[in-house]
Amino acid sequence: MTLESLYERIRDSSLRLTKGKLAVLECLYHQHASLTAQEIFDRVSTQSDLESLDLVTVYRTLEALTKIGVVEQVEHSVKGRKFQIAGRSHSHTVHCIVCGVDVEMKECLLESIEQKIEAQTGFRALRHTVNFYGECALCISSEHEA
Amino acid sequence: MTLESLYERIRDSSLRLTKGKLAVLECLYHQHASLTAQEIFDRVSTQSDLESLDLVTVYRTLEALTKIGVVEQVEHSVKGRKFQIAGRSHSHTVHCIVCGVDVEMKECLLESIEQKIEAQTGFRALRHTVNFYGECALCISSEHEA
DNA sequence: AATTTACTGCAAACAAGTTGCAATTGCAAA
DNA sequence: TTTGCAATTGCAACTTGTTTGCAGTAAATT
Ligand SMILES: [Mn+2]
Ligand SMILES: [Mn+2]
Ligand SMILES: [Zn+2]
Ligand SMILES: [Zn+2]
Repeated sequence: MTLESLYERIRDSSLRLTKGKLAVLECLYHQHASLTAQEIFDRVSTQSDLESLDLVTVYRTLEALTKIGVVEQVEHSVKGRKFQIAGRSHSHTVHCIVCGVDVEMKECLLESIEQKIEAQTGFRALRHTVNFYGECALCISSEHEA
Repeated sequence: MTLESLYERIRDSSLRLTKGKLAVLECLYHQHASLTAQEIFDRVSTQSDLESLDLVTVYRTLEALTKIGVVEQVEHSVKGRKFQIAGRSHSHTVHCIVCGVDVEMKECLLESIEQKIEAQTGFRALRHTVNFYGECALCISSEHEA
């Protein structure tokens, strides 16, 4: 999925391709993981050549882009709402409740479950957000030392 | 898991078995699903014989009970943070993004994935929260009518 | 009963996200 | 290219959910 194809989808909607949208979109596109609105705001504010883009505008931009399906939202149990380019292949992280590290998994692993849900409930076009918690290998071993 | 056994775990901790804790705990215990702090507050306020229990106290009680592992928290993508008795067998719901209905699954289905995560990352004692979204069977069929 | 320490209510502070409004700007038709 | 309008913006104010400070109250333990 190219950045240009995302611009196209914006032009095809009633949305306008403004500097703000370009900055937010580019920021998310070049980011592999998801970001909070605040994180996007911070990056756009410093990295971009834009003098300033209000945090409110970032929220409104993300909402508009979500509405046309270019962006999607996930809930991170610690960081709250996060945003990412929609439809990309994804995986999930495991969060250590002791040291706070987030470890990324190789792949999503939930597709098979979604198939069962479709069969069991008749739901279609399923999506999901997941949070896994536990104690990471490092924290387990330092526990034994103490 | 009996209610009395939960009281015991509270007595064994540094916590005190107050009217407030009893009310919150009983409310959660007799509830099969999870509840938001506000929902717990509402139920305790009306149902219980307690004249009043401040919402702040409900939050502090839930935090304390979470800390000793009697209560656990899950993120509902629509309703926000919810609370439930920890360690009960559980399942998950699928949320229809069209009509908003929540359909309960028969079982959790994620244990097998947690085993893979343990093997892949060395994490232990995994827990999870999940949100599944899609379009429910009813909304799909009414779409065809229109 | 006296002591200790957790708990409570109330007010205030916070954080994330939303809304109203007037001024600005993208875009496309003329 | 100019014009007109709907989309967009910044700013301030607001809402909702949650947390904190503090002074008084109430469990447990002796
Ligand atoms: Mn996934
Ligand atoms: Mn589960
Ligand atoms: Zn760790
Ligand atoms: Zn539905």
